[in-house]
Amino acid sequence: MEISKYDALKLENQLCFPLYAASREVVKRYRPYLDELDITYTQYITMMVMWEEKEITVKALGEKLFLDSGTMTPVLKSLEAKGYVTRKRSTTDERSVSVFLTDSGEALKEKAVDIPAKVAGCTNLTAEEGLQLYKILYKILSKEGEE
Amino acid sequence: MEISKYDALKLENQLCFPLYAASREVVKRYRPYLDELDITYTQYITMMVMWEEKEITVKALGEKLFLDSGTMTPVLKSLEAKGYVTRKRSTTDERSVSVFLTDSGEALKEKAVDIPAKVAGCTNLTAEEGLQLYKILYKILSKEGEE
DNA sequence: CTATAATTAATTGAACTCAATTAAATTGTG
DNA sequence: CACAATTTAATTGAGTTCAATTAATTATAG
Repeated sequence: MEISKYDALKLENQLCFPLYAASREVVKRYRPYLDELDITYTQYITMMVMWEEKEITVKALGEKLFLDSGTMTPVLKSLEAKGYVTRKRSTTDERSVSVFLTDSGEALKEKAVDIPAKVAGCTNLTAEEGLQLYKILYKILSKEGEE
Repeated sequence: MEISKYDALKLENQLCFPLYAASREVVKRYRPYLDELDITYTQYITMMVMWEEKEITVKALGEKLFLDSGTMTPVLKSLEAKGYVTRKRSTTDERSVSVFLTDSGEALKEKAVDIPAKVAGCTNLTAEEGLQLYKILYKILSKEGEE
């Protein structure tokens, strides 16, 4: 086995690449179930926040999802067109826009409730591996956010 | 702490979401360095394969990167426009297209060689965490591929 | 050998992602 | 107060991602 200064450029020595590839593969797993609800993965995680918060600003939503307004605005417009949320500019601070869960959006929760079990935690991992992964990913996210 | 049948729909209970978010955050880390080379992350990992293989079919390249021709074709056209690869339809099997590394593409390797160190393994993880993550991600990828 | 099936890239269209910019509103400071 | 700096969403444009389709070629079955 020869050693080269280029070893660090080999695909098999990357940590970012399998992260990127696994993310896409796992998101793909959701598609058949999300298709039944006629929403995308990004819309799904947005609805997850809405199911918990009922009302939230675009900024706070974006911070939770690590997405900026360039992504959130079209996603929220799409969810609004489907009737699951409404958007209203705040009266106290007219720079900010609040998003509200509608009754229809609340009802969608019932249709989504089985999705996590169906996707089976996304993976073929053991409980321990799942927990390890969870902790490591949030460690990465905490670091990334802090700069 | 109350328990609800909707707990599985909470963002904090997802494994897929932090995977998706961490992937995007880490890819973002590469941008300042890749900007200097005027390539994107997808083009970068494509070049990683090219630096190793020198010549490879579009199909094999897509399998290594978990990307289909719908993604690979425009990426390869872009890399060809920059002069780093050429594409030629195979004479033995005219369905397949081979991609070749150019001298200019080989030279780009020299400019990229410091990127992995600069991104510092992508993260703030310990060596052990990095190894754990690596193994778990490839376990996910092996599972996804086999169906 | 011929018809059918499978393979390979490319194309198309919808949606996402992000950097950069813009516009409006608010906050901070002199 | 006035005005500069900051904050918040929205917009724009380039690039990615993927499902579905198409066209050309090759493999296979009868």
